[in-house]
Amino acid sequence: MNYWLVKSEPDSYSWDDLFKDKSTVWSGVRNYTARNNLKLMKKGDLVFYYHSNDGKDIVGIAEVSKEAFPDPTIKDERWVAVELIPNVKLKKSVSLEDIKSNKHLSEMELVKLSRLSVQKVSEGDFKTILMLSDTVL
DNA sequence: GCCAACGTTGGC
DNA sequence: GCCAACGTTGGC
Repeated sequence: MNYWLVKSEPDSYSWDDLFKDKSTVWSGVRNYTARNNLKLMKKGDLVFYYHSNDGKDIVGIAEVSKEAFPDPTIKDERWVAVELIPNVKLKKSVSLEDIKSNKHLSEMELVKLSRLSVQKVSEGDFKTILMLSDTVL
């Protein structure tokens, strides 16, 4: 089982939208590093859902329901998409500030590679954030 | 709204 | 293959 983090601007597609839709195709990624992460996602992997710009916090956990397939929004085989479904909304959202001020999380890509939109999360970091969110899976 | 960080593009 | 120019992301 691997853990990930995806970013979305809540103005364009928020956690609540995902929850309402029951599933969504995570398409439109046009960055090779992010694309490579998408390709590594396995069904059942858990994915932190981060709101960039507005909120700047992790609000929920999604789950990979379909592994990488050609991105339906572009006619170019280089790009892929996955399908995500909502798993659980965090009891308490975990803000970027919380993460930055937690010494255990200082190595997170969210802090170090702030522009990467699909990131890998280590198991330790996943558990730490889960704890900060008061959420039990 | 600004700007730093970074990725991509294209001329040479 | 280098690098300048440009575009985008996202925190502040």
